[in-house]
Amino acid sequence: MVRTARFSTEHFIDAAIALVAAGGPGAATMQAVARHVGAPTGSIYHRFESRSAIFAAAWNQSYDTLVGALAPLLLAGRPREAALALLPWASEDRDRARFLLLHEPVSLFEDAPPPEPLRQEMERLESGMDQAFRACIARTGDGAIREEDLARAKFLIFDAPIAILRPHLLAGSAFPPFVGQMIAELHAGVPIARTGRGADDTQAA
Amino acid sequence: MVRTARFSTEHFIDAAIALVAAGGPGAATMQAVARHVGAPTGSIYHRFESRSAIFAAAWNQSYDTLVGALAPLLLAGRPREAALALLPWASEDRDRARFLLLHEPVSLFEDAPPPEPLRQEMERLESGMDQAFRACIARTGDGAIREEDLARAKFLIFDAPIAILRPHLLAGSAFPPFVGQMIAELHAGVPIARTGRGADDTQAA
DNA sequence: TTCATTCTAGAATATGCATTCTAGAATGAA
DNA sequence: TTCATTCTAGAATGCATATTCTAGAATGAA
Repeated sequence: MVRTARFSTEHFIDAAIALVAAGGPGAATMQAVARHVGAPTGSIYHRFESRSAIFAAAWNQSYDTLVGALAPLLLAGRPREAALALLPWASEDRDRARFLLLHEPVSLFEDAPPPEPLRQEMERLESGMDQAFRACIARTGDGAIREEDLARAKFLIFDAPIAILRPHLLAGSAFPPFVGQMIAELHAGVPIARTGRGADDTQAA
Repeated sequence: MVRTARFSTEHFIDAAIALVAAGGPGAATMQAVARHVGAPTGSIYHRFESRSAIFAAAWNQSYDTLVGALAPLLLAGRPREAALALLPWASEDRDRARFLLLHEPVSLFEDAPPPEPLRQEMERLESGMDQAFRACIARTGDGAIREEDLARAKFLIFDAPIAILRPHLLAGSAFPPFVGQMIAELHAGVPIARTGRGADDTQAA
């Protein structure tokens, strides 16, 4: 090759994740990212075509680890274990968890949309997670998938556990033992699929 | 008084809420707020000393309606009804719900902190909500309040129902009937207080 | 060696936007 | 009427920051 690079894409991505985790998307300016890495601002543009591109790459890398932690358990038909797997995943890298779970993607990309290949990768990852959820409830249910059942599963396995973790992510404090208990209790008390057990008690119209 | 004003604080607050609801905090620039109202940008500064001040005023106004909807039920020891009250509250004004529930306050105030009186009002409102939660679990429990019990209550009554509503707020679609059922089922399956009695919570007795 | 390539380094540019400023108009009180 | 006050109206200012540009250095191939 030619001249050896001092700053890699990984360096910039890690810096962006750390800065967003610490101070929100607005804190991750190009100058801040460069300063965090010790590089001149211009060097970032040898790796990423825009600020959106860094965020998209960071998001993809982070979300990919999340899919890696949850999807196998979902595909194996183990929703409770998938929900509980969020805990070690979030403990493993707090910056990554804060980056991914504490900010709506819209606030990362409101200036400009990410470049096309990265956007497609985002869609691919989200679609993969969606497929895993569908596979999971197809196992426990009767095969047909209603939107309601998918929404239930996503809530019980993903959104609710995250809501349990969020206060501690926001505070930057360690997860107390009861967060795992709450997730377990949630899954003990509320069935993933309404069909299959005698749990239908709530009715409106 | 003197010259009659054409543009009121309410106009600017409503515009800010609508713009944040539609495009996130970054979309609510001072020029955008002014344009939305039909006022010159300078006129905003006769009502608010800064952009943070508009956001803080909008947040306080919105959160106040939320406290008004939930606190009485919490103080009356009706956690399940409080959780269900989020549904009509969010349906009543979608922009307000999106403004308040879809964005971390940190992203509203990352440029500058809100002016002191507004910041104090924010604290007062949040503290009021906190007190209502404490009062609620003090009723159902044995009087002593552990942090764990408070976290459970906030999750079951507030964060979990919001997590159920969020996908539909994000999509801008109407709430399907099953969201209310999911909230009810959650409260039927998971008790607010681990100590105390069996699962039955509200004044059904 | 020479050269194209791919970097570092950091200055320069351009743009968007919060905030301030200037000018003048409406209003009620004295 | 005159005047202080509180607005409208919108231009001007200044700053932060994303992006581009200039200059030069390292590297491997020819």
